[in-house]
Order: sequence, then C-alpha cells, then structure tokens
Amino acid sequence: MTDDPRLSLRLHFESGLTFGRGKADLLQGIAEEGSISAAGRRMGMSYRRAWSLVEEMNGHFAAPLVDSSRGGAKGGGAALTDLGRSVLADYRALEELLRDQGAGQLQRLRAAQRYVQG
Amino acid sequence: MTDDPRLSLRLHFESGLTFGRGKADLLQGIAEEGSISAAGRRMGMSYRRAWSLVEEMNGHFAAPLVDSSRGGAKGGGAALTDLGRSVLADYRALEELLRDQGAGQLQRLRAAQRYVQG
DNA sequence: CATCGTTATGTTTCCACGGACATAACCAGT
DNA sequence: ACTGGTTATGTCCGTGGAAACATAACGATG
Repeated sequence: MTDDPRLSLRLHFESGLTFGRGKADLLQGIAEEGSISAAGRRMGMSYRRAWSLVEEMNGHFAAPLVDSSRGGAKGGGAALTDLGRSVLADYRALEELLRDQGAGQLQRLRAAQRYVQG
Repeated sequence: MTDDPRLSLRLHFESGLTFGRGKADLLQGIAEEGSISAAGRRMGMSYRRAWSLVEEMNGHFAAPLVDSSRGGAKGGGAALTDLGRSVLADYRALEELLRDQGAGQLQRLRAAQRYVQG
C-alpha cells in the first residue's frame, strides 16, 4: 500500500485492462486479509465493487490472480495465486521506480501546479 | 509522441489534475503544429475537446502551458510556454524511465494477459 | 471591408460507470 | 438442522464526462 496519495500511476494495456492503485491495493488487501469482502471494507469499497474488480482482473489474465472459495466455518475466503503475487509485485516495483528515479520530474510537476481550496 | 500503444501511464495529482498520454500528445501536437485545432485534428479529436483539455491544463498550473492568439492571416495559433515544454519533457522522461528501467516488469505483465479478438 | 482559419464558448444529448440495494448459493462448525 | 460470514450475481438509478452540434469573436491580409 503506497502511502503517498500524490503519486499514482495507471497502466493501460492493449488487452483493454487498466491497472492502477485501486486494483493493486485491492490485491494487496486480499493477500493480507484473506478475503475479498474484508479487503473491500478496508478500502471503504462495497463488496459488489471489489468482486467486480477481481472478476475483471481474473478475466484479463491467462490465469486467475485471485483464488476464492465459499462456505465453511469462516464463510469462505480468497487468496492471491502465484500470478497474482507476481502481478502485484511488478506493479509495486514500477511504482517504486517512478517514485525513486522519477523524483526530480515529479517534484517539478507538482511544484508547478496550483493547489486551491485543497 | 510515444509510438508504443501498450505502455501508457497516467499520473494523478493532489491538485485534481490527471495527466496522461492524451494531454501529453496534445501538448506535443500543439508544439509541432502551432495550433490547437491542428493538433486536435491530428489526434482525431474535436476542437472542442482539445480546447477543453488545454483549458483544464492551464487552469491547474500556476502559469499557462499553452499560449494562444486569435485572428490574423492564419486565423490565429497556439504554442507551448516554457512551462508547457517543461511539463511535457518531464512527462516524457517519466514515460521513458518506465519503458527502459521497467521493461522487465512490463514485459512480464503484458505476457501474462489474455489477448482475445484483438 | 470581405475573407478565412482559428480561438473561444454555450447547449444538449448520450452513455458508461459507480453506488446502492437485493438475493441466492455455499459449507465447516456447532 | 441451523448459523454465520463469505462468495457470487442481478437490477436499478443517478451522475459525471465525453461527444455532437452551434455560434460568436478575432484580426492580418488582400
């Protein structure tokens, strides 16, 4: 979970998938909470929305990123697949790359902007 | 103008501005064509839309990125200010950073996706 | 002073997207 | 059996943003 609310990159792929902070944080939440609904709650997101995003992601990859099961003592749960962890890690790496190596440019871009009533 | 349609990053700033390939290409088009409408045409974008984007960008920065004039023999025209050129250059640099330094991650992310009927 | 391509702006329509709400299915424990 | 928390899915509606269309202002040039 990136704490800096200023920097946020969204990647557009030719498959039609757009992947940004929202989906990345959701994946990370699922990994940490073991549940789609818990991850959604943590982000102030409805379960409907969280599940939709998971479905979208799973559909855009050759294999699911999230593996889920229902029923049981705890009602069910979800976890990241190897591919899911890989995708999340790659996105985080790109984020970090941008934050670190691109600090100069980002700093200049931010400084040039107006920040009214914010 | 980045030719690779696969990579495209969009930055979200706390000022509320979102800046991605569209605005960057538009700026570059204005720089090269000397006109908002010509830049818009080149991108298959209506003048209305192009101008709206310019207005949005100008409004989000402390100083305009695009300097325009109307009337005259050629009807008018537009050009990038120093700040405009600086912003464009910074965005391009970040794009390049991602493309070069992040090639591994991007490659992996792309390869893992499904590309149906595309 | 008419022309012409451009900047500048208003208005309306359309539609995808998200949010809200509802419901069913599932199943290890007890 | 019943419970409870979760996954899974359907439907409706409001809203923001983009597209489409329309029009005015501008001014060097001829």
